[in-house]
Amino acid sequence: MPYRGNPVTQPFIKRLESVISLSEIEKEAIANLPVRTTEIKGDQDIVREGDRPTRMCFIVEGVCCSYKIVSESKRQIVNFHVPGDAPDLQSVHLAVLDISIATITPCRVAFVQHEAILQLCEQHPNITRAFWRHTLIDAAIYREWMSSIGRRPAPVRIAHLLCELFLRLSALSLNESFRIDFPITQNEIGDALGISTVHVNRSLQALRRKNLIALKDGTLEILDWSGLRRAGDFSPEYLQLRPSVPESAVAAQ
Amino acid sequence: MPYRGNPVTQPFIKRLESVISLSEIEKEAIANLPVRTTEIKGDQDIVREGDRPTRMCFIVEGVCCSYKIVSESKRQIVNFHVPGDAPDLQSVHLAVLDISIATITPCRVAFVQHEAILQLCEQHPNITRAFWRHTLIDAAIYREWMSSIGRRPAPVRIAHLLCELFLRLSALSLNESFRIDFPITQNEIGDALGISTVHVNRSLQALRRKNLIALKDGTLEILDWSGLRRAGDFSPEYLQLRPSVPESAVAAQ
DNA sequence: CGCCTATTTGATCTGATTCAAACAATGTGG
DNA sequence: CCACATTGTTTGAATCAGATCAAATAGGCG
Repeated sequence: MPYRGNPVTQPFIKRLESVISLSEIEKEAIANLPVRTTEIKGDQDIVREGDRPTRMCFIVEGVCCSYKIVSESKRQIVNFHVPGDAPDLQSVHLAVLDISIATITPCRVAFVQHEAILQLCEQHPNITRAFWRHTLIDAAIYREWMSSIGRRPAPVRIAHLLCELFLRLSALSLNESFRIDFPITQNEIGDALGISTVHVNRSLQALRRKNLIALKDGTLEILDWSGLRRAGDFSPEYLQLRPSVPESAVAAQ
Repeated sequence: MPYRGNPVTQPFIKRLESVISLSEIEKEAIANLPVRTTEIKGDQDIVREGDRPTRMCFIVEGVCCSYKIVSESKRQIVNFHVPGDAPDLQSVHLAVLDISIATITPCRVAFVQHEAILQLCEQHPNITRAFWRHTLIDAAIYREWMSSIGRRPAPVRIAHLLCELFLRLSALSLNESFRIDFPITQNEIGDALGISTVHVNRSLQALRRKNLIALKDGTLEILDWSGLRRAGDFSPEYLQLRPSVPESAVAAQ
């Protein structure tokens, strides 16, 4: 059975292919990883800060985030994760987790023992390279987030995040519309950007008033992509998207 | 000539050994890398955002930072670098640099062609693993910085950064004192933490008033390590320090 | 229908910015 | 070795972006 036949590993392979090109043999090796799939409800921790996991996971379906708890009450979301992402890839090489990972929507998650990943890497140096590059891209995203949180005013920050999430979420679907499912709450946006929920709400209203977006009932529509980009001081290079995502959206000035 | 004989690569090797253990053969291979060393004055860009370098660098002597320019005027420092660090390791796998790297003090910097690094990785899978792990640790540091910038009030942020920098800087020197050279200006602290210089100044005064630190004329003295840790909500795990740094400082409650 | 969660609104307060100017330290050339 | 320039630190005052508190409204769903 060819690797395409494994619907569990398929998003993960697609994601890695957006990082580096893979041979058929390499894809097959990934597809044959011994995985264990689970359904998880929304708003549930998958792993917790301080854990010493023996396996890593990747997301098959749904949206998650990773976060840290700061001063025992505030939460900082450090990343959102979509199908194909491996949010705790780091655990393969770092013994103790420094983040918790939680589902936002109900998710299907696949687990793989570290053992199996390490073997895979040993047998396929190009896959190691893919993982390393994946980590490098994550780091670039973190740098951009730091810049946003540290130096951009709240409304700009929000526009910037919406741009990023639009690209990352729409890369998954087949159609090229400017309307996507958007399951992230205003509270979560605030936790990701270091802004209070109230202020997120008011800033979103400003973006709506400028006719840049429509956001309602879990659906985000980009009414004016280039306007939103300008409002968010956004340029997508840091995401290192290879041409498999809506060209139009990435290229459009 | 044994690898110790190469004073240029020595800090880099020491740094990698803090990431993963290396065999004599591996260390020798690194020591034999074809490098090109340069002296660079303080406050000088080494590489710039947007560059497509064909070589990477590591720091032999001095302190640098990497930064991004946000909205064409504000600066976000995303990391500080000390001898042994490879601030643009990423360039080996990501074509376009998303950060600029600048010296803070005058520096001695060594350059290595990507070519040579890639060869090294091919021949020594364990070195690839070291680089990957290095990148993972950097990412963990970024996550901690994001949490700080996003969720901690300015005085806490500053105390936190001082703790981190103290550990990273004192890991280099031989003696285990609580007094270190500290060449970073208040303006740079502000750019790293997303705070105005004026506010950095006032927050530092608060830390002095509490008898936690003495900072003057480029020298930082930690007067009360556990107090500063508490003030900065700091725990060092995210730095993934292996026991080669002042045990006392890391362990001390 | 009633519960729960998410969004919205209003009012008030404050941490942090900005602007402007003084002061201190370091280094440079005459 | 001192005058001067430069860079970093400190102080004060005015202002503002964003937080906090509190309560109302609106959706979704068992």
